[in-house]
Amino acid sequence: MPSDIPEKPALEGLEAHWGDIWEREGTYAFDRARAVELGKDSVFAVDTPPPTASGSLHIGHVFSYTHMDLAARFQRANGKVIFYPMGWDDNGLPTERRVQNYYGVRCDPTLPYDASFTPPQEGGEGTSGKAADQVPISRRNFVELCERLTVEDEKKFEELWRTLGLSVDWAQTYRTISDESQRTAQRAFLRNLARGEAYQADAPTLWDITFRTAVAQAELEDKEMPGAYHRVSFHKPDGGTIDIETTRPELIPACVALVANPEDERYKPYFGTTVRTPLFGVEVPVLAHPLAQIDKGSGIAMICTFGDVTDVVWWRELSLPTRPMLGFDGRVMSEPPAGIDSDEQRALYAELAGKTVFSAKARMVELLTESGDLIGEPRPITHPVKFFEKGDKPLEIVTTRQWYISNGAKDEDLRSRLLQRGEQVDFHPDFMRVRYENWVSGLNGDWLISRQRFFGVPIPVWYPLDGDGNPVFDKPIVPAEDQLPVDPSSQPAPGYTDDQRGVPGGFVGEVDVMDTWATSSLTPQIAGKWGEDDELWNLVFPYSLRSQGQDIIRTWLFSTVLRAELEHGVAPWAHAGISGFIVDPDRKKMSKSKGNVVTPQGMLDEHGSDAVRYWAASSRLGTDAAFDPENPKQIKIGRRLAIKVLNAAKFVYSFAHTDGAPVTEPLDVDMLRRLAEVVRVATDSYEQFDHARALETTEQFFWTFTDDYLELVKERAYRDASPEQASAVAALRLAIDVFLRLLAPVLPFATEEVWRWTHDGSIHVAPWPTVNEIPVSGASSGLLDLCGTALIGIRGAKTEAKASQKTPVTSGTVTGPALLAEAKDDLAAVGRIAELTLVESDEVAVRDIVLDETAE
RNA sequence: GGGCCUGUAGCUCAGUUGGUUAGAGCGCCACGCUUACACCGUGGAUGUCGGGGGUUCGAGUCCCUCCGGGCUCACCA
Repeated sequence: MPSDIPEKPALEGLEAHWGDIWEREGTYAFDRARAVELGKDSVFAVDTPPPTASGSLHIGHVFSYTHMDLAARFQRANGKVIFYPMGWDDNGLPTERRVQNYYGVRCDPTLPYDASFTPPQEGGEGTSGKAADQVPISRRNFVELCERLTVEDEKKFEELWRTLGLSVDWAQTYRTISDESQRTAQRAFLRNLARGEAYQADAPTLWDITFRTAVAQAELEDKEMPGAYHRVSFHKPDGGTIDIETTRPELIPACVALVANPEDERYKPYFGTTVRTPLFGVEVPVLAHPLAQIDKGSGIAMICTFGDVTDVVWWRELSLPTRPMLGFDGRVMSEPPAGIDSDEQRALYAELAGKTVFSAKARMVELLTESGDLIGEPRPITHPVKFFEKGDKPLEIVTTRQWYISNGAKDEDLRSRLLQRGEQVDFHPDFMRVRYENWVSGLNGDWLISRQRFFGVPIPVWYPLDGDGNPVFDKPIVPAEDQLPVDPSSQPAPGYTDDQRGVPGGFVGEVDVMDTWATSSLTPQIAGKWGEDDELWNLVFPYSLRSQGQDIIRTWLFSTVLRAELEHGVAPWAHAGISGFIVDPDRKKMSKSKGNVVTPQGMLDEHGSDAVRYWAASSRLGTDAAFDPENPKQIKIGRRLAIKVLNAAKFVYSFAHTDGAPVTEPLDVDMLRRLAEVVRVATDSYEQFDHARALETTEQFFWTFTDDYLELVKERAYRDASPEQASAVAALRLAIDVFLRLLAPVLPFATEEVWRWTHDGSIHVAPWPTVNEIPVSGASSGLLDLCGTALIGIRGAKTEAKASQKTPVTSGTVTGPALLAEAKDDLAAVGRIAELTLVESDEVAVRDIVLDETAE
């Protein structure tokens, strides 16, 4: 039953009130039976980004999730069956780090499980984060804490999304660490493996020494770091020297060659000869390679294994040996690399062993200075250095065995297929496709998916051990798909028993887990229950819409396209809606490290969800939005609009109305014609994912409706029953009905509140308004606009006289086109003009206004 | 250095296929508690459309060039 119209409508409390009712009524539930009946074309499936559970949601999330919700709500109103799940990305490094800080613990996989373990602290966000202050615990204890904390975090996230009014079906929630997700991720991996798309390689790998894990190209970030050029002498056999410049003199023991440009006349004579490294006297060749830049440093560089990614290229293309000297912890290894053999050299190396890169460099500079091999003073510079985006120490490059998935970097056929899939996706805005294409075109290595971490989806393989107890990596043992998910570090390999673990002739389990993106790239498959529920899967895949921020095109968007191409050979969605990001008043991107992040809960509490949604909806896809938490202008405007909707509707519903009364008065007809045009534009805009234009058009006419039309006709609407009175009220009520539905995606709470005053069901399952339900046709006569202009004149005259707008007018004249006569009575009424004279003219003007001074 | 986006009123932004005097909201100034709304209403002022050049009868809109801002990739000896 429709509810009573409150005395004083307010926004406060609407979120909780209607949120509960929507949940109870299943307003947003995926109607599977209907989808089955109507077929896949009736389904609008949204592939939603799972936010990092252990991170915090910020205002930028609200921004892009609202954009996604607007599209879903529009499609729902248009009769689509909406599949709108929500997921949480809870596996991975961010969770581990948060658990470490929150509980003051650290995972040490060598420790046994302690069933009675209680963490030393809870909620200690302010701790040092230093390993020394953390209690080492077993992997199983650690994973338990991860589970515990993410469940808590996810509850808070869901609360926030519900408050914001996302029309998600909360029965479709998924977690990337759940058994189902693990099964999906492992199944997809095994199929990649079977097709040869997943493989292992023992190769130089970008390595984070803090987290002690490999990282992928997509996770790199450059940071400007101070450094210094050191000019160092290498010794020619004839006693002369060749001077190189390096920022990493500590890597001299790892030097395998010098390299200069083949065109460089200065070094041409030395190509093919050898020199000896300073201090250690290791003999290394002088080689030519086009990547060496003539004008950089001294034009000749030392190649170490490995100082940077260029070293890797040289090492590979020049077939050089490996002389590693840094361990997984970023410290100089105790055993010197090959070539450092004599006691003297080894003693020198021992001075560096165990030191961090920083300390080793300092000691090396002292040693080089003593030996006279350092020419002049080091010259300080700042230069970009590669970091793991979540790390705070520069990456090192170490050689390790890792798992990769081919991504087109080394396979032109795959690369062109991925580009083709990109063309098949409708990007909104369209230019965002270029970012995808740039990324695909610029890939220079396959996707490294193994991580030496603990809280993630295990890579589902084991390795047999040979007679000496060495793993046979190229003969991995894989589980059957119906055994998934598996944890090779705690379960025996198929065909083996637990006591064969680690013994010659037995097996070992892979200990690595997958990169988070290797799971979240499968969100369509996880939410659509690929391989588990064929009926559902066929209804939702490929999805209709992927909605996300522009910052994760290279990671999430790309990896999703890749997995869909490898497994299904299609683009995973028809549309990709890309939201811009939020910048602070100084136009700086909001990010945690800059400390300018705004948490959304306070904004929602203070201004109301509709207001915050209005702010998000008023920005087009792909454009960045400025946001000043101290003065959230757009939010305040949205709040004003929502309040206006409540009040205007309440006012309209206060007039006596006759059911089925026809709209006959020219002004009423003209308002409805204008409204029909608004419906046309708004619908067209939403269809093109241009919610901002739909909102702007609707909002603008809504204000004309309340400020001009409603003012013009309210006197008539108050009168006793008559065809003119009934016409006004019929037009008013019809307009409100249409406005509410046009605004419902943006203001789901205020519009629902009003809708239920006169309707039984939810506005959010009501059909989208069409021009067919507006009982007038033809283009606007312009009458409403003319009246609006005349109104401004009348009001201006009163303002000029410093009189109240209600001051009666004895007489006045309005000039304008003859059409104005059709609204003469309304004009006279709104201006309280006793004697109104109309004079025909091209220009609308108001003159000779005589105020009734006796009316005090 | 490459690619993409962007520069319109003090602020945030609209400006459709080039077409009269360039728009909105906020803010500002003035006025008004007008039988829905003071979480309000009414009126008003405000711009070399980043600079320069070109195409055109006509350019905020198209082309070239320069300058500024942002994102991104690359470079990293």
